[in-house]
Amino acid sequence: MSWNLSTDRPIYIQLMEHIQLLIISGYYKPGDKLPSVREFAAEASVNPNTMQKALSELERANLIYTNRTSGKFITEDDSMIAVMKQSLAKEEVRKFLDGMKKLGFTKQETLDILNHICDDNKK
Amino acid sequence: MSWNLSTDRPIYIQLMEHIQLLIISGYYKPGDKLPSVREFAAEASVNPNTMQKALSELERANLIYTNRTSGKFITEDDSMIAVMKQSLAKEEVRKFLDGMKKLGFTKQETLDILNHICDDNKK
Amino acid sequence: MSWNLSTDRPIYIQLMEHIQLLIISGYYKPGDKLPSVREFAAEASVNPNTMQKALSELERANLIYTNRTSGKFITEDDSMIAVMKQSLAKEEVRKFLDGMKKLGFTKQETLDILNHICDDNKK
Amino acid sequence: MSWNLSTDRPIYIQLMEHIQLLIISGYYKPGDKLPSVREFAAEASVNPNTMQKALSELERANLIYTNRTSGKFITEDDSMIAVMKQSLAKEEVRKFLDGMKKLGFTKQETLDILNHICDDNKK
DNA sequence: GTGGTCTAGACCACT
DNA sequence: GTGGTCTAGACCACG
Repeated sequence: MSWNLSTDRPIYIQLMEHIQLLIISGYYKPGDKLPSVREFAAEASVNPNTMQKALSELERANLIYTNRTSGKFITEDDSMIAVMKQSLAKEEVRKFLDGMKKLGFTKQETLDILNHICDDNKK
Repeated sequence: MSWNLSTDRPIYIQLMEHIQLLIISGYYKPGDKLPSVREFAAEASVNPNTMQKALSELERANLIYTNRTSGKFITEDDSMIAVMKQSLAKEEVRKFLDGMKKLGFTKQETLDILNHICDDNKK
Repeated sequence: MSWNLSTDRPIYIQLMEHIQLLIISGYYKPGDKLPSVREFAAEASVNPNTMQKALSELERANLIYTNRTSGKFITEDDSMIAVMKQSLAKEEVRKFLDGMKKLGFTKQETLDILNHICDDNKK
Repeated sequence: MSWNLSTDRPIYIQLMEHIQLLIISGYYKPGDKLPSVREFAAEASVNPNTMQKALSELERANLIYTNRTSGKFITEDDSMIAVMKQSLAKEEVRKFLDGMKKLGFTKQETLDILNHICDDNKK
């Protein structure tokens, strides 16, 4: 699990995004305990306060919850996770179609290209 | 036409990318004359030297050519442009599939989502 | 009957207030016998000495009296209790009006709001 | 303007509440510029980071907004402020009625007491 | 050991 | 000068 933090955007944002991915992709399952803030921070080579801020934001988004004395956990509400996953996927698609449009491809052409690629892989 | 230059990457790279888009998307057609370096630089609020560097790079890639007396022109070899377009599209697709994979979607699922969206739009 | 003691103020003060409430609200009636200090302390999960101090204070305020052989009793002078009740109510009102004033409400406006609420409840 | 911070609750929460009061009571009007974070922090004898956290929370609640280079301002949406004022007033009323109920007063009795007080003041 | 809060001091980008 | 972010290091409450 590499964190790949770049300096040109707030680190806590990048931490959030990275942990979101870990949750959404299923690396952490609903109800799982997260590493402690300090551990997590050490793992990402980041100050505990920064990690704390990232996790607070995720808590505000209801992706994780805190049991004050025993740690932080992934939400057990998997619909919450599904919603977030959909939302991120939508954003990914939007960016993609936008990029292709700038290149001069219509939605249909973009779709054809993608279908073509997948057909190739099947062979 | 907004240039939207950010400070966190070399300016001339961003200029290149932007002009590439203008060519590939058809804003500039094969054989079209480009604005003068000075003009172009002014338009992008950029030092002429920087613009010059960007255009030189594009020339090295055979996307534009210089006629010493009359200025710079888009290549007339549209296959050159098509190749570049394919290459950028491929990159765009790669990034997209990669992003979706990180979210936990298989290629097939990603394809289904995209097809679904396009079906929606047809309605 | 939960005691809800917090650690940030002297325990015996909190005990006093709580017992005052029990008396004033009529949970204990004039002349009622109180539980023994030991019992009372156990009930509140508190050191008997602390409870003893609380009860002594209440005795000084003439809310309870001690019959050396048979225990502690609520005062039979219900005017005493009424006075205390008035005094606490006054404090409650003062705090309320003060809070509303800080929010920018005049006394009249505060009164209107309260009347309005009670009218709602009657419906 | 005294800040009266106590140590038994998070300072940033108390700062929030205090500034809320300044806004709701009309000390700061919609559109007013707030002191800079550092100034405000000095005024409250608090670390700038702590003040920053308090102000961030108020921004999240849409009571203030930030103009990155020129400072922080009270929202111009006075309905936002009105909503907050109602909400705080409601809480104040709830606490008051609750306290009076614990003292053994019914809502009607509480109301009568309050009306009585105001009549006194009119004399 | 857990999370939460606070301070002190620094650096950055923007204008 | 503005706000925003980050680090280092500390203390607290809870169990």
